[in-house]
Amino acid sequence: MATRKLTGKDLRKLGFPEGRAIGEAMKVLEEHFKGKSILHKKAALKKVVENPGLYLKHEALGPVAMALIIKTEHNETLALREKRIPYSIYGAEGIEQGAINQMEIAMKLPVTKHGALMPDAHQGYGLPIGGVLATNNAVIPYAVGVDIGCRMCMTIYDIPPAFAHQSTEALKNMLLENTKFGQAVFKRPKDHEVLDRGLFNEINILKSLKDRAWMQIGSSGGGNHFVEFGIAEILNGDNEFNLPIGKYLSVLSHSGSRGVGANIARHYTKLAMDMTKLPGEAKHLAWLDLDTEAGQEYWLAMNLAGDYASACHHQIHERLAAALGEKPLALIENHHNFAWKEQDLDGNEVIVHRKGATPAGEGVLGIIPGSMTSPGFIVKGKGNLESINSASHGAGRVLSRTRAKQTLSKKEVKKHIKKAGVTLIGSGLDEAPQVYKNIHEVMAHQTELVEVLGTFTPKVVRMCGDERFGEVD
DNA sequence: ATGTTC
Repeated sequence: MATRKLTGKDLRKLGFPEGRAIGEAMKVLEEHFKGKSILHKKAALKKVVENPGLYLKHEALGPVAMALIIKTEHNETLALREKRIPYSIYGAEGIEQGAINQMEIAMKLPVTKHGALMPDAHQGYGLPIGGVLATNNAVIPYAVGVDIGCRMCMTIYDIPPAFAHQSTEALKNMLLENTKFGQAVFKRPKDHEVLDRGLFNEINILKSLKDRAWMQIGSSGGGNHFVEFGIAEILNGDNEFNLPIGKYLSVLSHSGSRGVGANIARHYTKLAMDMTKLPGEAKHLAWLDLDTEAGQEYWLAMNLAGDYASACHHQIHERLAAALGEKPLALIENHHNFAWKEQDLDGNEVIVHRKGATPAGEGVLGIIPGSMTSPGFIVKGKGNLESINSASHGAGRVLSRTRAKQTLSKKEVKKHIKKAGVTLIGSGLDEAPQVYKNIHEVMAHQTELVEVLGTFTPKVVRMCGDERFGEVD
């Protein structure tokens, strides 16, 4: 008997519209139609999609019928503002037109109050990466980003920089033994308080993600995620950690909320696009009103994903600190894909979305990475409201992943990395240092936004390699 | 970003 799973594509063929009904149908198939033939499943779903009204009270298919009906009643398209609200751009000459176009659309949303574009900005989905958007009582899942709570974390150790040069092999092994990328996960994941949160049992989408959260905790993802040893140089002795000016062996990590955040983002983006119909060019900027149940749920789930991302970083650093046999002198951490409740110039509460942007409120510490062959920066925010208390989250891409694979040569990239004195595990051409803007130029565009307290120079870097194809150990 | 199409 054919028992293959029905796909979203199959459901669309049956006449399912884009949106929540497809997800509901998938759930119902899992729960009530297990083992039934594909023909049987299709026939049942076809009847519902043709006449949802008859199935509203149906024990199994009721939720599907409900989603189909809500869908057809919420089709009113909201208009954008005629004129966009003005916003600030930092380093406009280095920002691609596509990112500026996206920001201009975001500034026309009826819920938008303020915006700013950071110097590392480039085109994304909905809001550009490097876009900051303050709204009135509305949260936009795609202005938070797919990797909710993605962040940087650095720990600084009382170990002289010479150790990195003398013990490169040892550091490489520490990364191999204590970090997991892509599909790979730890055999025995470490427990963490965040896994015990009641919320995992209170929101449907989170119930289905609890096992994944447990399995993936302490791991890093793919793409631009990394864990690296390097040298932090503290340039200012007047710092929060009482660290004397000097150089220290340090660990820097970049990663997010893994499958948990990705699935939360996907679920609520769809819900938002269902509930808030916007003209085509703005459709990905659909928001959830914070006074609705869906908005409240997303807010809670987003915060949980943020805490989960933080927990992953902390475990990464705990493992490496143990491998080094040291306790960190300092830990610096900041999100760059998230939304916060903050106050604007007029003292009103706004929802500030930072999609690939570093919080830079007055005195707020953060890390802005460069590339694996150029320094990152430890920064302190200046609280500039023109930028909505934000700064760039890195150098930003100049080459798309596709362009990078087309134009760069493996040999050339390897040579460049070797010449910089960097040891690399994993990575691909799409993450070569050459795909990033010059970080020094990017920093020069944001001197009004952040003060530089120190630098970080990568020495031994690990990124996702072949693990994305399924190696698990 | 992502068991990269629910």
